Amino acid sequence: MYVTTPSLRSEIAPRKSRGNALHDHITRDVKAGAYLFRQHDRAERIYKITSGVLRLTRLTLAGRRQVIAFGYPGDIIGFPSNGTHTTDCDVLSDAVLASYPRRHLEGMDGDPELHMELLQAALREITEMQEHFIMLGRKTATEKIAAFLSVLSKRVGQPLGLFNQFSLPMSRADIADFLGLTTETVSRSLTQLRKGNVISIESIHTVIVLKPDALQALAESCE
Amino acid sequence: MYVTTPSLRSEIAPRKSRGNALHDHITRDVKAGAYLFRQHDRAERIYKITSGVLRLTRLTLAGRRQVIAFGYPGDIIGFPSNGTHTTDCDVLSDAVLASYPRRHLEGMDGDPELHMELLQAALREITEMQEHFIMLGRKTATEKIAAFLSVLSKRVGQPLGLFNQFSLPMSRADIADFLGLTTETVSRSLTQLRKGNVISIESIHTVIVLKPDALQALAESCE
DNA sequence: CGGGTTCTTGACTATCTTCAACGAAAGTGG
DNA sequence: CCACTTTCGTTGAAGATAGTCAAGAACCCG
Repeated sequence: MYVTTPSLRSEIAPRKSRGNALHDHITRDVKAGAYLFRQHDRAERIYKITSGVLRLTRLTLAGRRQVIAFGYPGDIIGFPSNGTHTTDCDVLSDAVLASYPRRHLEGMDGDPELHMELLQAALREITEMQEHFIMLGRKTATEKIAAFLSVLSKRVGQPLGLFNQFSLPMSRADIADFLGLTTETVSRSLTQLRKGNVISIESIHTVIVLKPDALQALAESCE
Repeated sequence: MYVTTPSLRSEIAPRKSRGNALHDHITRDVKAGAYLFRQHDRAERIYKITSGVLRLTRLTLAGRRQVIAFGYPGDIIGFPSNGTHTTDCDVLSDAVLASYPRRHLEGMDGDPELHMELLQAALREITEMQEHFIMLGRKTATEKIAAFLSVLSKRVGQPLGLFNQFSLPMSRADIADFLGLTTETVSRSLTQLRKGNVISIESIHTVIVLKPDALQALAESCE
């Protein structure tokens, strides 16, 4: 997941696949903390997230860690470059994944339908990354945080009375490394939103959106 | 072009295409200032840049402009999302382009070889965007500028005695909108590099790298 | 319960942005 | 071709924002 306005997401509901290669997948349960793959690993498979949250990171030459994206249900991750993975990927909260052999994306010998689906996912990925650039481009810390929370709220939030609740399985440091901030600034921005009664922090990893419009307005003020 | 360490770029030298669909292209000359396509346009074709420099931008809801990328020779641009272009694209310096119908990327009825080439270009695009995230993630203004110049120097620089020279066809505002800075900060950072004798600014749109190692060191200090 | 990690908050500093002015370059029309 | 106008780039000063350093609080895990 990039911080984007939710875009048209191709429907990847389970299909009544009758003998087609959408059956050529392996379902996998992974526990929090496990690594799915690492940067420079040979990319054997592409993953579609059924449930759970994953984290895609890259280590920089200077040893800094950049969080590239968070993987949420519906996301397809693990697009290879020159046959290898370009990020580390580990599990933030227990996940269920479907995986497909890479040749369905890159080869012509796989299932055409699956090939097209993976290709479209790759193209959508490009669009979403572009939108994330806009986010990183220029925004105050609080605007970035507001945009981040707003997207999460829309994408994975659950109604809670009149409000909307969702969990934040990643650490403050993860959010910081994702948005180009420091943990302190993330913390301060959350506090600011909380003191403005825009959100409530139920527990460290659970947020309730009290004023979705205000959150959205903050998110868009520079978007 | 994103600000990335130059990666393995698939060879797209002109081929002795004998009747294959690499011939199914249109070569086009475009003048500086012309628009190749605009956001939300129906994406009919994918473009491969032969020469010249293009600019890919997006307008945000708040009216701000984000420069998504600069297109340099060898780059493939115009990847569609849901059949439409996701950015504006205009020409910074007169360019020659080859263009291919979209179906070669997205359809199964086009030329398989071209299909694979465009697909690989899309996957490479994802990797390069990830590397650009690292750039935007956390770096001082001067580090961003140093990284930007360093990549350009390696990619399009021409030897000039012991040094390396290249043109900077985009405005300071373009660089600012690309790196998430203001024009003033871009200007100040360039001045700083110039006063440190790392670069020389031959004319406003021409840079000479005097100390490539120092430039690289600055670029990597947070990368 | 205890120890280590994560999160929050405070004080201070560095950096970038903003506002403003000026100079240089480029485009326009006579 | 030159004068005029406009845009673009540089520089300065002041203010705002985020980073750094440090300490304490909350949380998690065994």
